[in-house]
Amino acid sequence: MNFDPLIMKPKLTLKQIARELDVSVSTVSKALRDSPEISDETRQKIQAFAKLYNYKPNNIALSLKNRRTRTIGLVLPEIVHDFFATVITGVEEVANKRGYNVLICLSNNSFDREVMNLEMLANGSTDGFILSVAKETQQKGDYHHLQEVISQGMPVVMVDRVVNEIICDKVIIDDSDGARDAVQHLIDNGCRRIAIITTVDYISVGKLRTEGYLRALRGNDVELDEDLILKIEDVDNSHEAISQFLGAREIDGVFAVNEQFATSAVKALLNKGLSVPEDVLVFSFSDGELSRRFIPSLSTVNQHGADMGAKAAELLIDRIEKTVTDEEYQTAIVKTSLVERESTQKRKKATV
Amino acid sequence: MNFDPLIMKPKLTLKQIARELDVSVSTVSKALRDSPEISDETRQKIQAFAKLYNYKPNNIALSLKNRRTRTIGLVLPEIVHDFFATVITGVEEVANKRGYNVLICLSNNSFDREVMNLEMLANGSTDGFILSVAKETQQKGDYHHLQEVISQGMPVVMVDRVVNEIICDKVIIDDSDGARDAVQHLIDNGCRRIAIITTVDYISVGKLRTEGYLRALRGNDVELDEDLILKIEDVDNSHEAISQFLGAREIDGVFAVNEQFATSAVKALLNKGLSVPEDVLVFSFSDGELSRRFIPSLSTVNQHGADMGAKAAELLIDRIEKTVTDEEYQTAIVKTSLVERESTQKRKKATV
DNA sequence: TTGTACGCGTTATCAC
DNA sequence: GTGATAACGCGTACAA
Repeated sequence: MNFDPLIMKPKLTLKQIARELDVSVSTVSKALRDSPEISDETRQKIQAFAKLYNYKPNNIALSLKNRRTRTIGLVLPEIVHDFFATVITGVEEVANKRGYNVLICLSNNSFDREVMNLEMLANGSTDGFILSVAKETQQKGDYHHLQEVISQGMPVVMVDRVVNEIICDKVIIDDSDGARDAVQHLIDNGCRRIAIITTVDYISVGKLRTEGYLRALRGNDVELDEDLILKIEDVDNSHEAISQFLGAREIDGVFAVNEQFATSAVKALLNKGLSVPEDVLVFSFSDGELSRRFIPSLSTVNQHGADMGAKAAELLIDRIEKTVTDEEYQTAIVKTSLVERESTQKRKKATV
Repeated sequence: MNFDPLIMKPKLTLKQIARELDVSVSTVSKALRDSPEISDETRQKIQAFAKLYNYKPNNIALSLKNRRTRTIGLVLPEIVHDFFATVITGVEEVANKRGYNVLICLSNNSFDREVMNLEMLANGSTDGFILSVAKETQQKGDYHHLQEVISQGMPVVMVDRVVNEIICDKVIIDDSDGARDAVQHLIDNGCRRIAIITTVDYISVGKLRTEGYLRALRGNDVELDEDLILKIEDVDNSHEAISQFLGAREIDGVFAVNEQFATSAVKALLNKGLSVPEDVLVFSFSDGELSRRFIPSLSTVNQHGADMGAKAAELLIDRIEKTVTDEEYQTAIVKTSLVERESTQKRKKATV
């Protein structure tokens, strides 16, 4: 046992300070908040004591009293994708700037986990939350848990993987336009037989990116060959599927809807004896470390994840603090931008 | 305005249920907790009502009453590294399994942010936290904020980037051994002039990995050439430094302490006209998506981030729940393992 | 200038 | 079997 305050000083409460200095709790409270009601002498005595023992008000008590936690929730399907990691960064930055904590929950793309996450967050732990819907949830199409918390008056902002049926603030990117621009870029650089490696259609963003691909082909009178469309169901074992797919087809361009698919594609093309970008141009989606550092570095559609996260946090906190005068729900669209790198810059073939 | 409960049902409290059913608050509380004191009739009536309107107890009130939040904090220096992302996954999984939420704060490697984060987490929001120290904090060597919260009785577990001066539970990997094994592997495969690309020494893990490199050289009577050691200060602009360094030296092996350095090294070697692994073998540290998908895929020392996070969460929650009978603080060492990939598998040179 | 009383939502204890 | 009361820590309206 050691009572030396430098060694062991348990958390202080107002009550303890009051007892120690022989005043009432409310006097301490007022003194610490610089109330003019309290005499200079008392105030200074109390403040000095509080500082010495490093008094900090208890957040939980404040939350209960004020009926607000100054905490926002963030529910993500996964995190080992650079994209979601950057979303966290954006959310966290804005939240902290505006005095909020961020409570992160991972659904691991599981519907049940997502339901549990929402229940937790809605039980008073947070003032509202940001959600990117789990894959399984999009597949099931069951959104009652979302409807539930929203009907309880909890502000919700959906980001990236959104659900049209649910009415709330949303932050998305122009997936379709971004994809169209990328494919347009391939066409402009001479590609005519462009394969797309995408996800199954129930993933909202995969579907939209496929649409963009189709639009680009149509807009340039490039013939659509259904055989050049690969829709991946199982992302974890996608490499083999991509390898077979590309091995059996004559193409001069690839558009992949994420970095994983793009790198698999490059590898498959190399194995086939082709060069990127000399023989085949490759465009990726979702700008992360992988695209930047890959050899050849990958041209990508930048999703600006941090911007999306930041925007989502702004929308949410505005909603929480009711500074949104207009009651209408917003759908903010963050513009993508193309980042051109080596994988689409044709070098002179002869000199290689 | 719409009072249809299916459209809008604000959160219920015990008090509201009590008023609605004309009983007392304590009766409601007991009925919902299946207390035998309450008659079947009353109990069923109350439970039915609570279920219909989806009553859930308020977490904040429970936290205040029980003096425990069932929330743990996680303070990380950055997140766009696969390693820390996997740590989050591990922490989150264990925490959820044991009924805890995870509050994530990013220090962005800033000392000030870290201090703020700790203050927030220590003000009642969490029952304890896991911390990986910010770069700037290690540089300053100022740990009073950590000492502070620990002396308040808040359980703390440090992970990966730990501080020896602070006494608490820790989870680290055998950085030095992992590095030694990697370099040993290079030596076993014929390398004699092995460069190391590492961080400045105030980063604890960088220093340890450098030690492992030195031990491997000594253990094999490979001459140490100080000129083959590159210590990076500014990670963001490391590529240029690495390029110059490798460009000017004759080497047959590279050991890099992270994926970023390793990929920069490969690129620099290619630019120099060398092949990996034909001319130079490259071993990396920290097994992430980048290493797996890079071409050539990179041999790495796997840090098992998810395991480290899981272990840290176990230690922390044990400490919180006082199931640790032994009062001694533990330092758990998660073993690294070598993952051998293309970057160190010498193919027959002639056939290339 | 200081202290008392109340309420945030919950549960435990005790009285009826 | 049910209800009133106190307590968790805080802030504030109001009373002294």
